[in-house]
Amino acid sequence: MTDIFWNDELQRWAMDEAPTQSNEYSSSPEGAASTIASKNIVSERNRRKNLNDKLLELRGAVPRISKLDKASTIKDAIDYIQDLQEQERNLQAEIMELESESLKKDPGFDFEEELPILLRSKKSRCDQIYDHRVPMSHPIKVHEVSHSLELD
Amino acid sequence: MTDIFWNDELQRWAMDEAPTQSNEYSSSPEGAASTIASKNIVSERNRRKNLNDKLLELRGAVPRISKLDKASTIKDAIDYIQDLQEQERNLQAEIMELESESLKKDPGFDFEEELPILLRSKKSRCDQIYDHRVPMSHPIKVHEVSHSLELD
DNA sequence: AAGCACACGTGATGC
DNA sequence: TGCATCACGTGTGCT
Repeated sequence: MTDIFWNDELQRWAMDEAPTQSNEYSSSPEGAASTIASKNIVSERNRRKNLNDKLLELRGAVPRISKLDKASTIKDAIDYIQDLQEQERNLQAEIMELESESLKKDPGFDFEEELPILLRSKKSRCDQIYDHRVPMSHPIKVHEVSHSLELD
Repeated sequence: MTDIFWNDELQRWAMDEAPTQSNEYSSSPEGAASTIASKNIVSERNRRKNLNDKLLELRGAVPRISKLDKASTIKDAIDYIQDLQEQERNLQAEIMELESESLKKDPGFDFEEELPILLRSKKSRCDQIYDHRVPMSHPIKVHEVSHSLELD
């Protein structure tokens, strides 16, 4: 029962792995149809594989994982991003505070020359690439979006 | 041509929306089969919808978007997370620097009392929830993972 | 046993 | 035109 299925599957695998190249559009119209169908199948497989790998990568970038399914992976990533953004705001506020504090005690203090060049330049570079001082009220919860993108 | 397809689709919609409830397992075995099939279909739809919404939310949390397809969405999220992590490391290093600088000039300075309580406590809370001082060498590229999770 | 999460092939659509 | 992306229904496995 499952044998024919298995044979079919293995045949597809072999066909996919080795393009054989003998006869594209093997002279019969049905052959053409099945050929384009096969191409579609392979493309889809690659697309799915790529998506899965990306998701695994994303999971690798997020330290705290709740569950192992796709939805949770994305959810955890969202929460993590939000926490990182909040953390960054806090750290920046803290830096402002420290700088002003230091300035109060020692007016005319130049911070740009104080810190190691590497740190400063790196930070500046990031800020230029994109300015992620996120807007205070962050529109994370998107209830209705322009329905241009829908996912599988 | 597409008319029959549309009729079929609308029929399914109606069937899904209104369970009709008249006869579960409508006495015929084929009816039972089609019923469980329908349940499967609806579950799948909900699952897909949920996943798409999550992905849109993720896109909403990421400021810089390259393209509008699923793979790019995830990719952008990964890059963004890594940038945020690097940024956080830099900011923290900067704070350390500033604190030690301030300490040099004024030994016995208590930072815990200096900053507004709100900022300090918030930051501490985040650090408790999870300690994301990421390990210096970060294992983003996962080549071989326990193959328990694969995505659609 | 019943529900959930998944991978797959397929047809449609857009560039 | 072909190629890429998508949503869908279906079968399978795990719990």
